[in-house]
Amino acid sequence: MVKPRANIKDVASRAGVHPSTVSRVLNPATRSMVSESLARKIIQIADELGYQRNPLASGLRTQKTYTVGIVLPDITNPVFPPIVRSVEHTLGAQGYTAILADTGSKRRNEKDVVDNMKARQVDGLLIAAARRKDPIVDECVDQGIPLVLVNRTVDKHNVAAVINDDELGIQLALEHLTEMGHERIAYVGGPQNTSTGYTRYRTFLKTAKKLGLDIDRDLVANARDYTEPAGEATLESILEHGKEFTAVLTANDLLALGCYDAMRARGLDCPKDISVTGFNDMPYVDRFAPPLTTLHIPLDEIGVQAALLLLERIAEPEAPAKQLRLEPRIVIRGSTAAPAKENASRLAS
Amino acid sequence: MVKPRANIKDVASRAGVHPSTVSRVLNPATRSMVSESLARKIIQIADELGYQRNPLASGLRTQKTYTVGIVLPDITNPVFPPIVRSVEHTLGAQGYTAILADTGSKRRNEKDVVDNMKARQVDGLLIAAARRKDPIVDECVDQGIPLVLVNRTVDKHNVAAVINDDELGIQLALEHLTEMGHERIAYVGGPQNTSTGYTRYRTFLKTAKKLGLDIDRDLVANARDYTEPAGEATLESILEHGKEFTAVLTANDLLALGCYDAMRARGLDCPKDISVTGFNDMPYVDRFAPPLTTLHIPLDEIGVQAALLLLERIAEPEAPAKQLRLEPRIVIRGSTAAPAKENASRLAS
DNA sequence: TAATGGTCTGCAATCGTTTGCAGAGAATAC
DNA sequence: GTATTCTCTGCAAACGATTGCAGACCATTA
Repeated sequence: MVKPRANIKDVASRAGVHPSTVSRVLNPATRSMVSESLARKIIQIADELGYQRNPLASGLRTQKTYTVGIVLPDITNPVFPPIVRSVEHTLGAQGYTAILADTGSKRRNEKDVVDNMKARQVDGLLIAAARRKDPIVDECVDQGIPLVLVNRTVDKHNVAAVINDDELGIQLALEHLTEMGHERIAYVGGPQNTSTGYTRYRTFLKTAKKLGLDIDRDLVANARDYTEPAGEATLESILEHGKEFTAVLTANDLLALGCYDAMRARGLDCPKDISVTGFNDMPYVDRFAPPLTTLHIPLDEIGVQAALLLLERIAEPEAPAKQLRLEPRIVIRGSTAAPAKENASRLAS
Repeated sequence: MVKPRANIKDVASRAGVHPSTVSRVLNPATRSMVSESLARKIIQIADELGYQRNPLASGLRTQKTYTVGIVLPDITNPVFPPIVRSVEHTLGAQGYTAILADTGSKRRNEKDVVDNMKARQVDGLLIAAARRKDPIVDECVDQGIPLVLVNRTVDKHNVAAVINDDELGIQLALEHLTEMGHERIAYVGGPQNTSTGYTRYRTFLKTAKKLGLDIDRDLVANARDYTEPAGEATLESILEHGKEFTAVLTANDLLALGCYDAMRARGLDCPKDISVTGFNDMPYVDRFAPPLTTLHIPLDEIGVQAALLLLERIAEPEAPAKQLRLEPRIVIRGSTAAPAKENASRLAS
């Protein structure tokens, strides 16, 4: 019932030394201060007693908790679990423990959550829920809290981040569609207050112009969230204009799934009537009906890199902020095909 | 750069009182000890200074950290994110913070992870990675650490848990298949060292007998893990026997997906050649090709209940351990159909 | 022999809260 | 007017570690 966890005093008295000596032995940095033989004896006694340092006490004294916070907008978005896993593993290997918070994309929660983590004296923060202008991020930067952004970044360039090359991704997707012969291409984008939503949108317009496509503004819309219902509603609103198009490029796999739904509701077939592309290649999209053509990004790798970058920043908080940009590659699956000759008729229903 | 977070002494000196008075005011339980007017003044000053209690110091003194540990076997298994989310939310509403650990189903890691959490003085533990005989769970129970098992339980009945009614689930699935006319039904089960794997397997055999099916042992096998590759390998091993069957009942959605893969590799069609059922109704299985017939379990609800149960146990660690058993319901989709007349020929390839 | 230096360990303060105990002062009872 | 009770606040000792400083001890050197 009671748990008399051994503390440093127990070890010390058992070894006939002062607690401070035990502390020095158990601390790699000060280990060399005490004689080899005594150190060995103390270590032996320590694990006989099953002694484990009390992180609370230690953290209180040293201001270092070996804890990092992970802030996610929505853990049920399948992109995040692989990232979280690899972050947790690589951090864990260095003795860090992860505190997790899912904000549900609510500003209010984000503030509370980050404040709570700061109060708990996390050594660093990993934020996957950043907005382009993000006062919470700014505050962390001001306070000098080691910080790494994942997936999304902020407009300012003063903060470390691991993101993907959104411009390249959109270019690849658009080129794929045009190479298949598509000319009238719709776009379902993400929220413009996120860096991904914004960059992908700008890049779509820019690349379309460069490829000589004429973009009908009625075929372009941005969803409120990166969710399936938002994707569905957005494509629906595009369809309502009754304009022809043979493909829709989306900024995110979940939005693409929402497009599937909107099309199904209208009896449209993918890819026969409309081709669809996604972004992220989140787990299982290769099994969908139809399997989704999308941009693959290395989720595990993102997690590992983000964790390593955070460790770097914890070690050297004043170093200039690095940004890592990983290259997506296109994965062509069943949701894209060459446009049918006469599909326009079905659309104008 | 520096962050001079206000501490209790700052508040006290600003208010002209002793820190202990401030502590009493900020602590709901002792709040009534100090006069109303002084209390109000102190509170006012506290939030002027943006004072937040230091959880490390407080936890050190009180042995209460308002932290709980969540131990998962594999966060990339889509059943878990919804559970984690609802756990995190309902715990968060009570002021608790979640520490997350993904063990990758490795015994070694589990021990380390739980030890680490104990060292961090978590107020409670939520374990989704339990095995039927689980020394780690036993140890926690012995030490009186508030504990709730999720999804899987242990053979002993002395520990709180939120699980589903596995027997009911398997019965529903098997009845569904027999009602459609299937008679030769294979079974791809889960690891027998988990309560789910074991119970589902026993129930399959028992129910099959009750329904008067004759079970060919060559059509029954248990996978090593709850993963797609394990499911694929297991169904493959069954197919190798060359025996006829028209349906395969699996113990888990991921195993079912593995079965899809094994079938695809042999050119078999689901459901035309073989019907498949899953278990869990994890997110997105309704979008697969074909959409998976499976047993729906209320993932969000599981998370909420588990969190509430854990809070109960934290409040009253000595109370008898409750087990909550939620009822699954069958969701019939495209992966099951009546058996074809002559599919036997294709199997015997 | 005394002085110097180096190596090792102990002392005590500290991190920020909480809480049992005691005492000051006011209010009530006699 | 004194005794008794209450209400409120302060004191100081924890909780379990870390670390600057000092001193003990031994060896080396002049």
